[in-house]
Amino acid sequence: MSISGDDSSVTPTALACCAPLSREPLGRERAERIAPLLKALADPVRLQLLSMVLSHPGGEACVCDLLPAFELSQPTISHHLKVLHEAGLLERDKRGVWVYYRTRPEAMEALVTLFAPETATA
Amino acid sequence: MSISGDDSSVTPTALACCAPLSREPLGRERAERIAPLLKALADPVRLQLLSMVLSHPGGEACVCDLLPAFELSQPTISHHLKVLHEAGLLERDKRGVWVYYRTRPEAMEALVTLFAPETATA
DNA sequence: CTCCGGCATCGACAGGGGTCAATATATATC
DNA sequence: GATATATATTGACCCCTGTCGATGCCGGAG
Repeated sequence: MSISGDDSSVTPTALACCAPLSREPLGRERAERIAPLLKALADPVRLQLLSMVLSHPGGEACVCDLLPAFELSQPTISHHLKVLHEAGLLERDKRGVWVYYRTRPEAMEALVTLFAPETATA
Repeated sequence: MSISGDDSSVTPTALACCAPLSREPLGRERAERIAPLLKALADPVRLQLLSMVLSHPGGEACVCDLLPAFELSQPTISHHLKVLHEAGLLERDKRGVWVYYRTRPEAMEALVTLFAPETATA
């Protein structure tokens, strides 16, 4: 809250965050493009999956790395990975028998900039 | 396996973003606490609503301000606002006949830090 | 007190989502 | 080819969600 401490001079947007959200009302089209990204992440298992892929050595992980961390069936994990993939958040890379997943920087950046304090260059 | 094949100096986590996600695998409990926040935002209408509240003068807006922007019924908008409210993203403030909504800084910060490059002050 | 207007709640409907067991596909090994 | 392993797909289940019309609640005006 007391980030810069200038409470007296009126915070214009009530928060120094989320420039794309607080600068001006989000348009319908843009909202409809971004919502699916959030929807894909709006599940505990998928949040963990993305985090596991991100934090895994090399920034990638195969399903066999991810499966043991959950008490869920293999098809269920496969389903969640598919959701993340179709949302554009994960890339698939089949190497031999294994399938490696890696985050897509563009999609991650879309999320980051959504909640970023400032667009910097703007 | 190209794990140790860091050809260049290289980003250790493949991205300089989302420290809470890329530093270490997200725990189940934490994932289950954050997912509802994302779930509340994972809808185009609610994304727009939050953005409209954030960008509205004074950082707050009453339902009467928000309604005309959508071609949805008043109960539907009321429902979406309730979802955002129950997720902890919006505060309600009834003044006279009107109800004003305002973002909850804590919840917004939770989202910002999720995708922030560094936890910094945490 | 009565009436009107802003907003919430209710009940119902159609569609979507998470999960599983069963099965399919593909790759490597023998 | 036959077999074993790693993922993906299918089909079914139940619960959750976005939407609406109808109604209820509450504060202000006459």
